[in-house]
Amino acid sequence: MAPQTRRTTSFPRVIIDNDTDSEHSSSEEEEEEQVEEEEDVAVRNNGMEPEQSLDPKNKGKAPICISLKKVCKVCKKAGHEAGFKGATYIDCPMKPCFLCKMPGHTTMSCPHRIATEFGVIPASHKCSSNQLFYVFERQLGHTRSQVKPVRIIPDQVCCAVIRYHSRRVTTLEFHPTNNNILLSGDKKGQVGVWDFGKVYEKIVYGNIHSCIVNNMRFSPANDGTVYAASSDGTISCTDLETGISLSLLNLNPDGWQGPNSWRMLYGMDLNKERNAVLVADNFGYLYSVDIRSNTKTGEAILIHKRGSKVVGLHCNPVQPDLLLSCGNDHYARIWDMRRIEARSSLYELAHKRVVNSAYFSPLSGSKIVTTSQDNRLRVWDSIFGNLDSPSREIVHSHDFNRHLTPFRAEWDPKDPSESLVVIGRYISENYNGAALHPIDFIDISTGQLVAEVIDPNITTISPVNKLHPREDILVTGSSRSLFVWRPKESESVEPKDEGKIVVCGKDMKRGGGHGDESDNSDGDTFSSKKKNSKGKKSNLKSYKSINKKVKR
DNA sequence: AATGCATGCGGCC
DNA sequence: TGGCCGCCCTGCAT
Repeated sequence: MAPQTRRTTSFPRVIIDNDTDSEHSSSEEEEEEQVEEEEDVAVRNNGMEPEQSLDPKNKGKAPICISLKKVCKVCKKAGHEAGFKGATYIDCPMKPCFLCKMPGHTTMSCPHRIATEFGVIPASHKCSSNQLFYVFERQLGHTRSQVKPVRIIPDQVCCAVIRYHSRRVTTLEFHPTNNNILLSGDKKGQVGVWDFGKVYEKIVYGNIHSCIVNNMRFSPANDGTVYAASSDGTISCTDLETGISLSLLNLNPDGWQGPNSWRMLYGMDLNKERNAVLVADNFGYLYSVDIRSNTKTGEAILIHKRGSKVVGLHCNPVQPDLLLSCGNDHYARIWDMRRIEARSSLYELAHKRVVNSAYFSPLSGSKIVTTSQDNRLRVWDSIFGNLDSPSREIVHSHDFNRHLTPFRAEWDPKDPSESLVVIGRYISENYNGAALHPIDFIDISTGQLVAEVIDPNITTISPVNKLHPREDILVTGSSRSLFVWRPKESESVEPKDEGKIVVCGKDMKRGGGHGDESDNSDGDTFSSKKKNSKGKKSNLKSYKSINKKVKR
């Protein structure tokens, strides 16, 4: 097509702004070659002839000028570039630091990245000595150890289910008594039950929820029963053996009436003493359901800003009537369930942005760690101390884009000193040429990064992580796959199943129970002990190397 | 390989 | 207050 033809069309005039070392334009042929060669061609407006902008079909837009400058993808300005150079991401210097959000530097030179104690901001004042504190210390202080144990970090993938779910994993939960059973929920509403000790033993229930499973908890009375809260607005109660499920609460009995009325359930926890399931919705309300009668108790209570999502609920492990909530209104709040009503919170813990999670410490229940979208973990060393400001803020990359499950820092339930948390990292790091997203173990008493765990085969971001309540095991939900990590020397996998990777087919709707090695019904299965069949090519690349890695 | 899409949240008007 | 626009490291399907 001749250039003249293009200029007579109604499209904005296209001008090639050749910004090579020489200021002069080259011939049109050369320009076209350069257009093909250039990777980054920016389109920007510049002031042009008035008759162009008067053209009604241009709708007042100035003609488009195609610049051949190397242009920043982030701020669209010339002179620098942002984006991946190999496996290293170069920040745009015009934007605040992607890690700590402060202007004046980039992630690479961020003081929080360089600091030995990875990004700790000390509290402006520390005052943790009121009367309650001393009473607490005398009564409960012994439940946590002041001596930090030797950290055993599960840092080797020992088995995995690739593409187990049909959508990304959103929540994980360990079985309360059976050490090898892992529950997983996904964005589509499916609930998976996986015996990772036997690797092939897996079931996916697809009819419990119709969209995101946000939280799951085992029944304290019966460990074959699990409760789940979902964005479909229901709490389910499922028998894991049969998959038979009943709905304890349905906030959308009239079905879909548009996005303004559709209620979704996010935060959920159990209050054992009250035999209650507590859930909170996307409009700021808390609900309580009695699990003996399966009926709602009382009215919904507004616990966060009206219309804002409550994403997390946690009952204190020592005093279950103490409830911790967090939400999109930038607050975490502590409540007393014995006298809870709107605006009656005991404390409000302010954050700069959305709070993804807030948890009491697992043993003494006296510490709090929160994860906020401002890329900071906040630590309160004692709920009996001064809660006006956190004891520590730890800068850590976990602000997510809209398509990821929110990151949550989770305690190590086995750590007697209550100082170790695990959380996935959003920002990628260059590991010998591969851009990987590690899973971080952080000592919240110092802010120190204790370990960063990676596997070259996990190239996706891993926002969902959980540490085993009794064993040195980490499980990770990364995209649609699940990974089990153990410490390097651990031999606790059944020998015949060691290092097995199960790959589920993408068309899997419901897991077949006992996938032995010849069972291909819901996807190919592979292990390090047998040769790979010539299965699906796209999967092959990733699990081949996993197999190589786990073969020891 | 390139493209499109799903759809949360902050900021701006 | 509400609607609309835009988004820096997605993941997956086509």
